[in-house]
Amino acid sequence: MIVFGTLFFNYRKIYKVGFTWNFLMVQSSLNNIFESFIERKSIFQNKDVLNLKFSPENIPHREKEINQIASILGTSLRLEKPSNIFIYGKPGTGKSLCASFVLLQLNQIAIKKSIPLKTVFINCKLGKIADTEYRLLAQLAREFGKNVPNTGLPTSEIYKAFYNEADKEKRIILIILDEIDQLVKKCGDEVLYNLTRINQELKRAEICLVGISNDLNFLNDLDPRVKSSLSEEEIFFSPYDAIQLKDILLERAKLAFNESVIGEDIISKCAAYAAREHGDARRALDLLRVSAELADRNGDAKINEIHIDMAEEKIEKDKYVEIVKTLPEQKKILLEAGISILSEVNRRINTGELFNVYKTYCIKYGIRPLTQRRISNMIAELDMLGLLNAKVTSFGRYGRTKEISLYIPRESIDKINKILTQPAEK
DNA sequence: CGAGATTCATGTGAAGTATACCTTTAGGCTTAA
DNA sequence: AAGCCTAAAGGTATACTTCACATGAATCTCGTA
Repeated sequence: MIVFGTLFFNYRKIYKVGFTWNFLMVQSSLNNIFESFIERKSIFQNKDVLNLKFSPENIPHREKEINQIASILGTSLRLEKPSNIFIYGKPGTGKSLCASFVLLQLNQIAIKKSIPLKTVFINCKLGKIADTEYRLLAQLAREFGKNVPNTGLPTSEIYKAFYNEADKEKRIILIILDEIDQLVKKCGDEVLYNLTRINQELKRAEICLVGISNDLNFLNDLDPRVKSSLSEEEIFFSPYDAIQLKDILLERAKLAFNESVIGEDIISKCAAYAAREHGDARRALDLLRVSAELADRNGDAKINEIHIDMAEEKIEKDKYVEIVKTLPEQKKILLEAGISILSEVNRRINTGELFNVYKTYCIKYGIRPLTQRRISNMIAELDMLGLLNAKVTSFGRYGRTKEISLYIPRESIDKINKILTQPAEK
């Protein structure tokens, strides 16, 4: 208790000093910047519309899919358990958006007519709250208002907690598991098996599962029992083409910008850029948002082609920066080591080399290095994140190793290095 | 010359360990009768 | 004596380590033509 108190006191002192210093330094120049912002009319009407989290009222070119989902889940309004659904398709094809859209509508009707319906949307993405069996169940239990600890309890206990909360009253429960493939890749399909089976044990409530996956082959690796029960219905989302993307962007642009800020030709170009890859609407929206931000910051009244080109470049650079920022410390050091030798020697390196360099970096920062075994796994994880490219290759007589090369483009390296060295020095 | 054995350097799975955190429980302290 | 607080005990998940065996093609070995 006493130790904690003093620590806290010190922290406050440091914080206070730092704050006043910064404030004095920055104050005068800030005033000018702020004033220019007030004078100039913003090109945005409602910037949130371009945010990925925003859910529009209109979802163009997905009417068919939405109707499909809705007609399957609709039975829940008659208190009949809907079929489980498995939704799959490439990233940025609107899977999550459509699912949560239908969920929202269902919820509204359910509330209006006081139908006992509970909906839960959980993202199982790695590094998020629900990427293990325990964490998924804990999150579910929390959704039902039961406060459970992050660790310490047996998984069966959490399972029971969720089960009890869910079964409290007669109702239909819709659980949407986004990026379900990542969860299964990390800890197997046992969770899903349990969840699909839980219905037989529930007395009052009934659970319906909706799995969303980016991985098209995900179902094949599943336990056949889970596979058949999870995919009672399957819905495939095909990528958008350039024309569809344009419609989506037009829809959003109408809401996001003030009038005559952006021309239709510019939007077409945005759509064309994004369609070039694989019809990723997320990317198209990002492109539009970033170019608008650039234009706004530049003081330009209109968005033009140059902004889009700049945005394209910036996104390409920042894509990696964002990922790197959220990396745990050990992985940052590993990545820093990787970047340093890979930019020094112009060839692919192997696990042993990288591990040695990594160790020297650990010593430099005074951090205990992890074992090679763990590093091997981490390299694979960085590969999954698209930061490194690690391919297992055999050199016959000369052993077998991962051939590692950098996935990050040269231009982003500087930016990433800044992030990498910063926290490690503390 | 070619089939099969060998080899290397690491991949990979499983079991074990350390850490952080949770609940339960027992003992001590406080409070009120 | 009842109620509350605290610390220890007993238990778990997670991240990591240790151990042991698996991999896979270049190279070596040796029998055969």
